[in-house]
Amino acid sequence: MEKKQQILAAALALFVEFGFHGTPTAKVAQDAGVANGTLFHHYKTKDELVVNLYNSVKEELAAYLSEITHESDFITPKFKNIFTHTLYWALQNRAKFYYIRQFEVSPHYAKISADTIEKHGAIMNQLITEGVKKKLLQTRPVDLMLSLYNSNIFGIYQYIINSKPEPEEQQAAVLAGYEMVWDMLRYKG
Amino acid sequence: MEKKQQILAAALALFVEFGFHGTPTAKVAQDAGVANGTLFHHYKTKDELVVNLYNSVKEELAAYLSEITHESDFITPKFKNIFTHTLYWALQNRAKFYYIRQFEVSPHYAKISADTIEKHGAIMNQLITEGVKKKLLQTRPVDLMLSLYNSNIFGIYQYIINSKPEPEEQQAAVLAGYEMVWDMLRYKG
Amino acid sequence: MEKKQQILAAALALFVEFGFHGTPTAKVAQDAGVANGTLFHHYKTKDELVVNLYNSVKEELAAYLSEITHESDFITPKFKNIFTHTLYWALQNRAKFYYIRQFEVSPHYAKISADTIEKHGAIMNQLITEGVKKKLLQTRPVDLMLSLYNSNIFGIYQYIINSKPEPEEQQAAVLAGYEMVWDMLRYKG
Amino acid sequence: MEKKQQILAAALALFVEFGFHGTPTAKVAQDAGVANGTLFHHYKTKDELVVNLYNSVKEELAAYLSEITHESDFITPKFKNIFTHTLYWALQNRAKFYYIRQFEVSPHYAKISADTIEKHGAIMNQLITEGVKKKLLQTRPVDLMLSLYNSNIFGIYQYIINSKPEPEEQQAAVLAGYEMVWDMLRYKG
DNA sequence: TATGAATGAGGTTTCATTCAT
DNA sequence: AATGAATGAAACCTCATTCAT
Repeated sequence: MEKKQQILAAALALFVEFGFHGTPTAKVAQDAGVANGTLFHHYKTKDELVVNLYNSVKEELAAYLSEITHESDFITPKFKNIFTHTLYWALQNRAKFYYIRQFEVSPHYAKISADTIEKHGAIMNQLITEGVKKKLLQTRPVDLMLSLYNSNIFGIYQYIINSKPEPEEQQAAVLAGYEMVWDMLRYKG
Repeated sequence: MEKKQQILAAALALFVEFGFHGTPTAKVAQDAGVANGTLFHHYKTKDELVVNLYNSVKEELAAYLSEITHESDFITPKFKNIFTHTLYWALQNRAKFYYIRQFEVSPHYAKISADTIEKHGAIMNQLITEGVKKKLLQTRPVDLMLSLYNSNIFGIYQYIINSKPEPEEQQAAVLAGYEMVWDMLRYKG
Repeated sequence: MEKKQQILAAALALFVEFGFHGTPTAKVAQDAGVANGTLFHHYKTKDELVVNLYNSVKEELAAYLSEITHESDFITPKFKNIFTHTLYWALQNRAKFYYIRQFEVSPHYAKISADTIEKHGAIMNQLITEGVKKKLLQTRPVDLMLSLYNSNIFGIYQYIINSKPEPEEQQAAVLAGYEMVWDMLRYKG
Repeated sequence: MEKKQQILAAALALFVEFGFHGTPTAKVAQDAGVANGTLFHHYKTKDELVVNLYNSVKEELAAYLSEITHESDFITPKFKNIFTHTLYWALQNRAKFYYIRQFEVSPHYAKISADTIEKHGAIMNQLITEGVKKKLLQTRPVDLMLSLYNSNIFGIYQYIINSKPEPEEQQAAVLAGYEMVWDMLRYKG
């Protein structure tokens, strides 16, 4: 079990730095401190490793978010809570967050089943659907809102990463971003 | 000159379908109708081809945008003009637009010089800077506004692509997206 | 271990016949009875193979010479012993001896460290140094004597090879050569 | 005519530094300041260039030697004259001298006709034959004497190059070398 | 005579994967 | 479960040579 974690950790670091194809499995094994064959003992193919890593990262993020939210919370604060904590998590797990992007733009993403994708987006999907119904969010297609939500998360993250401010500045930027996005999506009479 | 264009065209189609690494240079040459060596006669490296293709696509988009705008235009309509035409161009040049994303998320992007990146973003940078100064846009960091602008372009594009509507629906979606983004960035007393 | 030896043996035969560049690594692997990748598993580079082969041949000769000599031998017979046995070895290991020349004239030779070169020449260097000190050899720079020693080995070898005499003739030629060289280097009042 | 010389000069410098196979014809052309095709206009193949360069260098050396000797000279001073001037030439034309060695050890050498080889060695061959007959040189096979003569030239050259002394030291070393070699080959009662 | 774009065979090297231990 | 030598297909790239201008 230990070794699988080492492999995932090494793969994450290398994939983020050099890309999937820029990273030989031999290098992953070496950095993980295991033998070449061991990697293939745990993951039948390189693709399987790539996909497993994505799923494990996604699940980690999902677990974190479900930890800081509760079913019973009101929609408006819940939205803020999820939005800001997603960014906090991203800033503290940059490699993992970068890997998510990298993976989702790659042809590998096609191998993720529709079910899994839907499951990953379920929380926000539900939240937005409810928000629209209760007239807390604009009356627009849910998919459009969701897509904008996601791309704004990336946009703000990108901005913060590039301008590399201090931790306090980062927090301020997250809040500023939240305000803008909320203002964009909220219901206006 | 002819052959260079053929190579770029073949590379674009293949890279978008199979990814950089999923595309052998031999296949690019073959699809371009030139000999293998010809590709390397014009581009010393596969990497050089990948980067040149990116630059050529970016320049094409920039040329298109500068064609449909005029220095003298007012900021507000100019913003709308650029925003909507960027999306129209993206929808009519999907492979090229997809390639831009693919490239910018890849490690190759690190090879693009800061100068070049700034040049590519110059038009919008200038527009937003001016808009902020004239109190037509919110008083926020220009880089944040720019980052959000870009990510929203991608978000809306993604939404339209995924929900595959008819041309008219596409146009409506573009306008809806424009309204939301403008509402997000515009000055509010 | 086995396979590394097979690769070296195949490389020697081919390099001597066709030269380094006239010999594809694929041919080396094939003649060695191993897969192409196996060669690169043991030698990261073709260059590394070329250099390793040289070192291994040089060490073999050194081992042979140290086998037939003893520290305690007197200088004069020791000189004769080494001189003649070097030639005997060369005549019985023509490919290896030819390879040494081929390598030392090639640009590859520049990659051999000064330390290694000195180590290879250590036995004769010591012997000549001592011979000069004890007034058994001429009072000339040791490096000059060493250089002449080596080139005369090659000269006599070349003569024998070209005139292809019978074994007995070869032995006579070796002794004749020895006499001339010894006469050239020995102390003369 | 000019361009052929430029090509030969560039080829010499590059072949000496990188070897025949380490030097692309394209690089030769570039360094010579001519177009790629121009090289092949003057030399049908790369091999032809390699061989022509060898012949031109050999002829240059032969011309120089015949310039400083006369048919009528006595054998003993003529021998000294040729020996020392060969070394002087070598020291002042290092690249050319190095190229001769490089070429003669390579498989290319097999392409030089026996006639040409004999012609190149004719002067010394004749001199040694005559010297043996007149009991000025030892009664040994001419080929052996010739082979030793040549290898000693290389040996002394090598020594001088490696110990890099000042010009005066070089001259002294040449003379010391001459004395040793003459002492080796001369007739002794 | 000179050019340089074009060619394509062939070379070196990489790398995911297997398998005997 | 773990190893690492062995594999061989396939990738990238080189380069001598040709040819239309």
